[in-house]
This record gives sequence, structure tokens and C-alpha cells, in this order.
Amino acid sequence: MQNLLHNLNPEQLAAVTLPAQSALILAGAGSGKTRVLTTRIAWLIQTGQVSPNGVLAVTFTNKSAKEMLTRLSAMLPINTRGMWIGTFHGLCNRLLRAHHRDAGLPQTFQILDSGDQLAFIKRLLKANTIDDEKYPAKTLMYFINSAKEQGLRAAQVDAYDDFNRKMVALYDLYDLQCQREGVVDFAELLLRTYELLSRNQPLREHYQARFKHILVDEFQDTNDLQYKWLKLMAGTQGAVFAVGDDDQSIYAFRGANVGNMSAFEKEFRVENLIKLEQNYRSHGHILDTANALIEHNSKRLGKNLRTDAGHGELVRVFEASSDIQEAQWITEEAKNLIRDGFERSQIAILYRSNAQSRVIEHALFSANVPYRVYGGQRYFDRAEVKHAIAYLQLMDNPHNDSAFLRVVNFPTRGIGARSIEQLQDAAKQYNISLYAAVPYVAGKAGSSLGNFVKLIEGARFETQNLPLPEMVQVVLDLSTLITHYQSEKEGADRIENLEQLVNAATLFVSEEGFGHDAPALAGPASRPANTLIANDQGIEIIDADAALPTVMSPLSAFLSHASLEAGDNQAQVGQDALQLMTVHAAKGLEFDAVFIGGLEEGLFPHENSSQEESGVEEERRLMYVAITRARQRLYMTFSQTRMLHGQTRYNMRSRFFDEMPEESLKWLSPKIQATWFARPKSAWDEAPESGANAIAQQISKHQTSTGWRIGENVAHAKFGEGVIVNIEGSGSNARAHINFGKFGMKLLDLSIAKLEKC
DNA sequence: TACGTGCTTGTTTTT
DNA sequence: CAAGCACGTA
Repeated sequence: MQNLLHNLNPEQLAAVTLPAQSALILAGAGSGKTRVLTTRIAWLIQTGQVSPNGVLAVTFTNKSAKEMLTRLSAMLPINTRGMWIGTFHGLCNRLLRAHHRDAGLPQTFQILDSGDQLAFIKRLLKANTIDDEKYPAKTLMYFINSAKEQGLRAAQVDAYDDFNRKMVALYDLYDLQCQREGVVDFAELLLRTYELLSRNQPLREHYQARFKHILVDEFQDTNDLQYKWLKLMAGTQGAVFAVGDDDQSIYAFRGANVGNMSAFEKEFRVENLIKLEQNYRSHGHILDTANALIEHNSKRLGKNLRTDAGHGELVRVFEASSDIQEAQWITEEAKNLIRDGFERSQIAILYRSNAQSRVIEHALFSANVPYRVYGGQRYFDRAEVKHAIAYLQLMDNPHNDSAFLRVVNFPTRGIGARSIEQLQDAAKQYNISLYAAVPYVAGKAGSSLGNFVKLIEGARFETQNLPLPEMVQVVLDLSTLITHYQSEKEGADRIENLEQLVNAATLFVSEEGFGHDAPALAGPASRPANTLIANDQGIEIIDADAALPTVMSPLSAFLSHASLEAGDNQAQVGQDALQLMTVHAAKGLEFDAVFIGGLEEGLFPHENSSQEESGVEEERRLMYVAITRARQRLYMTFSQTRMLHGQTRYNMRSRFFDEMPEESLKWLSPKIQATWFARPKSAWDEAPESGANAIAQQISKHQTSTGWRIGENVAHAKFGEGVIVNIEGSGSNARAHINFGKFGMKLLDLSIAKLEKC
């Protein structure tokens, strides 16, 4: 124990050793949050306050769940495999598999990822001949997901107008169809579990009694349903140890509710609110900058990071004339850093939106600087992999219409749109799945469809006693997917990805503890004995014991894994290359040197978020996250012109610059560069792109006729500082489109409006 | 059924 | 600008 607790600072120690009551830990960026969480679990177990299976630890990402397990096994000599540490979704999946009958689901229910869900909804709309102009699939998907995330079924949603009534009706239809096919979406995993435990008292009490200690990571990111879920799990006796940082809540746009933190404080009668404010990551000026910025948010629980690391270097600010120049400057500066001994993988370039990466990539590529872009396509999202998965899905649950439609004619086997239509009619008539409707289709179409069914049945029969990896191999062969891609000119990568699936299955089997002798399609009878709990009503409860093999077959488990963990999208982690990613993707990471690009009004803060104050506050938190990624050096850049959606935009520098302490910033370029375009052409040496020159020439034409020029900074009595974006007309009729940042775009008459140059 | 063309539409994203 | 998609033609 001495070992466990040593090296903790007083606040961390206090948090780790809190009594068994609910507690809220406000953990600032870089304050050792994960360490506190894992040490707390280890301490509870080591001091005998709880057994490993009495702990429930919830995270948002598979990555942090894995991280927690790794750290924990390093601290304690226990087998962590059986422990209930995982994502909300992963844990719910496990519960629903074990209690599928009580939850009203088939044992082999399958999980729709967001892509599947969208396709599913499109299909639903088409089948019901709904005008998708009026009711777009994406809107409906958002509607359904946010309803579920609030814990609401269609019948409970308040529909106040015709549009909403229609959405509610479609939501209801959607749920029915999911049920028919035996599929659940992400939100459904949580809602189903929540409903199961709400209605099933013995089950609820069983788990409440089991989980004495519930620990939640990134609590600020919980949505309403997750909060209710936690409340239900905890019951009256469970102690919830919630760790979070309200200043790093950046997912409100997808339903996260920071308000859960203060709600938690009240509803769980938190007596212990501990703030971890000692930062072990960033140097002083960086931290001061972050602190000053976040001070501008009104709704905060209040917290200020401090460091012992000393002031360190000033935060460098650079104003570029164009996005291209910005990228080139970042590239040059990164090269200097590497020359000075920074590791490439310790340098990050962060941006608000993915579209910004292109220009930067171009500059890096031209300069031969290796880089890695995070957030690309994930392994299980690739079309060829999805196809292979669909075959496996059909073998495990043939009623999954999405899987059926994906591969019924892929590779092509003469089943065209007409045959599918016939099949869909039959399925609709008898209210059954497409697969089950095959026998009802007559003629040639019927026989090709019948052959497809035989293919699936054959694959199922042939693989029923095989271990998972061999099963995957057989499916790849029988489906002729590989043969198909062999005849395609650019199929080599795809074939490699498909062959990779066998490896993925092998890895999965060994990691999740499915022995090689485990039956491929384990039915209830063939499963190892589970903990049986008798209750008053005489209902038998099979405890969803932590190890996956006890609650589902290797195939079902592997398919869940494919949906819940789409795989790495951060190809070759740790490779010696610059790290490019969005600020969102950077959350939780840290680097020696960080560049934050595109700090302009409209981009960061993003224009779509600037309408409401709460939107700007979230952007500010996002900026706070970005700043606090840096250990010793931080750069912030912005540009006077930027190419977006094929047209040049003139943005003002971000308001965030006015919210950061002047004394911590070092402007590498003049703060207000009065007239970069008025300079003689020779000044353009640094901007070799001829496009920029063309823009400058175009701009200067206007100057003579109106006395104002595009791109000029102006000040207005009411709207403050702005940038002239366009000028129309000439002489006394001239009017200008001016971007006033937070006041938006205005069209002003140049002879009337009192504008000042600035 | 495969491919080409023209049109729309652009934040952030884990599970 | 450029990617993704719906639609039309060979």
C-alpha cells in the first residue's frame, strides 16, 4: 500500500483514500486524473473494502478502458480480465447478452454503428415511401438518437407540431423494425439496459448489491441517459466516484450535459468535492494563457491550474497572410523544432476542422516532413471489411436485413433491383425478414435468392465446430469476396484488409479469452455454468459475469467488437512523424510542442457555434483543451485570408486573443499588420503561391475607386472591428460587405457608415 | 451492371 | 475546392 500511495500529492491522496461515499473529483487538464482513478480502484481492493468484481468502472472510449486495465494490472497482482471495466456501451452489451430474454432481445442481437443506422433509416423511409426531402434521414437519425439519449421512447416524446408528430411516428416505426431484425443502435444499448433494470427489480437489486463502488471517467461528457443509468446502478447504497473537468466538456453538441456535474453533487449528496489543480504537464505561460481564457466562461464550477514547472517560454503567436503561408510557416517552424532536438511524434498540429488539414499536409509533404493524420477511416469501416462482416452477421442472425442487402448481390450473383423489390414486398406482406421471405419469391429470382440462402446456411453448417479465425477464413472463401477483388484493378489493398480480418479474429480470441476449444456457436446449454441467483419470484438470474465467453458465442462477441470498437484510426501510433489532428481528437493527449492553427473568427470559434453564448463557451473550452495539450512550447496562428468551400474568406483574428494575457504572448508578426497587400510586390517573396498574388492585385483595384479595399481592417462605432470582405458599386454608391466577427456580416453604405481605418 | 456526369454540400465525433 | 451521391446512359 505504501507503494500504491506514494508519490501522490495531498489532493490526489485525499481523493484516492476517500471513504465509501459518492464523491466528485474536479480534475484539471494534466492533473493526474487517470492515475487517481486507477489508484483508487487498486486501493479499494488492496485494503479489502471491495473485491475486484464489486467494482464497476465506466469510461467513454475503449482506449481509456484499456489504459485503466493496463495500469491496474501493473499495480495489483490480480487478473483484471474478469473485472467490470469498460465503456458504457461495452458494459451494456455484456448485460444485454446475459439477460437477453428479459430484455426482449434475441441472443444474437447485433449492433448498428452510425453508418449502419443511417442506411437503416434510409431504407425505412424508402420502404414507407416517405419524402426524404421533407424528412431527411439524417434529421430523423438525430431525432431518434437524442430522444433515446434523454431516455425517451416514441410514446414519451412530446410532439407539438405536425413535423414532430411525423418524426415520432417514424421513431416508433424504426424501433419496431429494429426489433424485427434483431438489431440495436448505440443509444439503444443504453436505453434497453436502463429499461431492463428499471422494470426488473430482482435484477436491479442484484447488480446494485454487487457494485458497491462505481467509478466514472470523463464525467462531464455523460448525457442524460448515462446519468440516469448511473443513478439506477448505484441505487441508494452504491458509492459513485465521478472524475471530470467541466472546463473540458466539448461534446455538448452530441448530447453531453455538463449540468450532470452539479446535478450529481446535489442528488448524490456529495460531501467530498476535491479539486485537482496541480498540473504536471505544462509550463507557466501556457497554463496562465489557458487559465485566463477559460475565466471568460460564465458557467464554471471554478478551478485554476497551477504548476511548479516555472514560467517557461512565452506562447508564440503568428499572423499569416494566407492559409498557405500559415501552413508553410508552421512547416518551417516544425523543422526548426526537429533540428533543435524535438521528437517528431512530440509535435502536434491541431485545428478546429478537418478541412484545414489539407493545406498543412500539402506544405509538409512538399517539405518532406513526415506526418500522420489522425481520424481517417477505421478498419472495421472499410467497405470490404463491412462486406465480410455482413456474411458473418447473416450466419449469426439471418434476420438482419441490413447485412442481407449489403451482400445479397455482392459479389454479383444476378440478384438485381427487381428481385429485391419482389422480396421486399413478400417480407412486408408477411411481416418477416428478407431472409425469411426468400421462399415466398417464385421464379428465377426465387432460385437465385434461394442459392444465396443456401450459401449462408452452408457456411453456417461448415463452420459450426470451427474456432473463430478458421470460421472467418471459410467465410472469406465461400463468399468469393477475395476472388472478386482479385479481378479488380485496385483490389490488392482490399484483399490485404480482408486477410487481416483473420488476424483480427485470432487476436480477439486470445485477448478476450475464448479458448480454442470453445464451440463456435455456443448455445445456452453448452456454456459454462454461470452464477445462478434464486430470488423471491423464483426467477433464475444468470449473472452477466464479466468474461465474455460466459455470455456470448465467439462469433457474436467478435461482431459486437467490430461494431463497438471500429479499430484504430490512428495508423501507426508512435511513429516518428508529426501528429495532425482536430482539437477534439487531441483531448487526453499531450505533446512537447503544439501548433494551433486557424485562430480566426468564424473558424475558431466556429461560426455555427457563435449564435448562442453556450456555443461560444463550448468553443472556448475547446480552445482551453487545445492550449493545455502543450508541455513546453505552444504556437497559435491565424491568417488574413483563407480558402474555404472554393472561395477566399477574410476573417478577423479570433476573439480568444483578446482573452489571453498579453504578458504570456509573444507576437512573432506585427499585431496589426496594417497593409500587407499594399506593400510592393517584392514583399511577396514569402508567399510563393501565385494565387495569393492574383488576389492581392484584384484587391488593390478597388482601392483607388472607393478609398477602401477588400481585406482592410475597419472599426465601426456599434459593431467594433471588422474586415471588408467585398465591395460593390463605386464612388458614392459603393457598399461594402464587412465581417464584424461576432456581429456577423453587414452590408454598409461606404458613404454613410462612419468607418475608421484601423 | 458498370461507369460517367452533374449536383449538392460542407464543425467537432465515441460508441 | 473536392467528396460523396443520385441519376442517367452504354
